[in-house]
Amino acid sequence: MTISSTAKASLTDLSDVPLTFAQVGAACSQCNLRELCLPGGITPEEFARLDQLVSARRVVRKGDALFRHGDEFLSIFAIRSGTFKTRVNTLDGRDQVTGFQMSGELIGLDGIGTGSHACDAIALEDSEVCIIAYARLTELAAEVPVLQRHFHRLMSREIVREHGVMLLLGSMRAEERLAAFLLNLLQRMQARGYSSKEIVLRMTREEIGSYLGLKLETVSRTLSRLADDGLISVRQRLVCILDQARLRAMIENGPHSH
Amino acid sequence: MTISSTAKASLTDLSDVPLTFAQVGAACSQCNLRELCLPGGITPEEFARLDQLVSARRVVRKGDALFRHGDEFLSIFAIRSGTFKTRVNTLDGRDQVTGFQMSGELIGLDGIGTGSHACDAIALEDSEVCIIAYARLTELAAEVPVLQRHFHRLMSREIVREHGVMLLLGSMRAEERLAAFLLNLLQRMQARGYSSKEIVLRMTREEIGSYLGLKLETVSRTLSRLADDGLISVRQRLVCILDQARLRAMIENGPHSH
DNA sequence: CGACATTTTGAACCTGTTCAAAAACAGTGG
DNA sequence: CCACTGTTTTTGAACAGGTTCAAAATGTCG
Repeated sequence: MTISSTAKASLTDLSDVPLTFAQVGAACSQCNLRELCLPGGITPEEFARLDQLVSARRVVRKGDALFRHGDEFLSIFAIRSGTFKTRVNTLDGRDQVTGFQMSGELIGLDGIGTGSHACDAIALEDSEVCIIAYARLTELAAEVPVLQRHFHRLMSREIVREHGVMLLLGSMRAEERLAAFLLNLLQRMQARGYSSKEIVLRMTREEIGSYLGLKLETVSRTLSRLADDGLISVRQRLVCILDQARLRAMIENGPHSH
Repeated sequence: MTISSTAKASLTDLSDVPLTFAQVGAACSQCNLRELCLPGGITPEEFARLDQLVSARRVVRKGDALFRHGDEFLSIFAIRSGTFKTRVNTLDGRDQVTGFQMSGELIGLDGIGTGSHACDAIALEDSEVCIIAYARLTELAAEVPVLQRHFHRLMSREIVREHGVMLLLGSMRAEERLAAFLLNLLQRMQARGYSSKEIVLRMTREEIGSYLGLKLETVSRTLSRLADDGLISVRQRLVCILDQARLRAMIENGPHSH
């Protein structure tokens, strides 16, 4: 369904063949997502070098994997358009969504540790990513200190983000988890210029549930309850944040106050 | 109680005054934990430069903080002896233990992202850490590629470790969480040469519970049940792994099979 | 030894799960 | 454009695992 028009326009058929940098023609310095991917306050000279970071692009169709658990790690990916989920899965049927990533965010950092990816990255809608060869990244980082710092910061933030998820999974009740989830999505949408209070969920209730440590029925029921209480409105994948303050209070006032 | 004799011996009173490298006298190249902290397969020349990494050491007494949420980030710490917990906490009383760290492991990576620490690191017993100034680390990493790679690997592994915790918190039952927790501790003890099946828990039931997303009573009850079933024996903080295979099966055979 | 913290255990309770069925929706092909 | 099939979502009712509150037992440290 909802097809990212950028992705659709840039190529029609050859989903799996990465486009080279030359073919694509556009550089990071032109990208309107650059303040999300690249360090701030860099000189024009540094800018020119950083343009060499992205070697190619790749389109990933809805439902397809950008990479899978066990795949050799060669590159990190910056999302140009679309949405992904990452998930870990075990031999037995267990799996856990570890995050949802949107444009301007990086995927693939998990692979550095062992040289092969530790999770799956699946496109939730037709998407396009910039391919950043890790070998190239390390070369450039050694020469451009600001890039090195920036990359460290990104990894560190991912660690801190996961701390937040652990807090959520370890200490919040279903209502609070959903509130935190929705507020987080809203904040990230707003950081991308979508200032409205509307969120279009790109993932199913089951995927939300996996991420939040809840069953899909609980997600559905809890959303309904939040809607009954006038905090949000829900019509299928479209969620409106009606009372942001009260949603926030819900997670800031702690486990009490039901 | 149980005092790490190394820590006790190396100084007696000046807990908070870091010892400089010169005072300490011992370098990474002499440290028996080096294969845990440093990259493998490095040349003697590289070795010499990496010895400059640790600028000083510091003793942290049981219960004291190595750093706290909000503290300025300047250094990463390598644990030389002892055990720490890291925890995030919110304005309301919520807190969540995000990990337990033992000798040879790094703490403080969370601070790189924002320049100030995002969690507390508390010593669970008298401990000693090596102080690695981040500024120095970045300098050296830019010059010594193998160090840069190694550092990236460490951060990436931390991300992957947290994925595992998310899986645990999001999809496992109490018994499985405890089994996974104990097996993880055992494996890390064994990697440090403690080949016995005995584990001395350095943390309280409440801290275990916080880490595993359970109440302390549930931790206690679940340990008792595992003991009744003959999988482990529990005497206070001393846990013996009696049937490692069955413990492992418990988490590998998935949510079925109660 | 005595004060305090930690751990164990019990019983009632509650939140979220499970199983089940209906409703809403999306994509396909006539 | 509409009927048809399969997927996603909602809602209900019974159930279960973990929590809560409480008290006793065990350990720890000065």
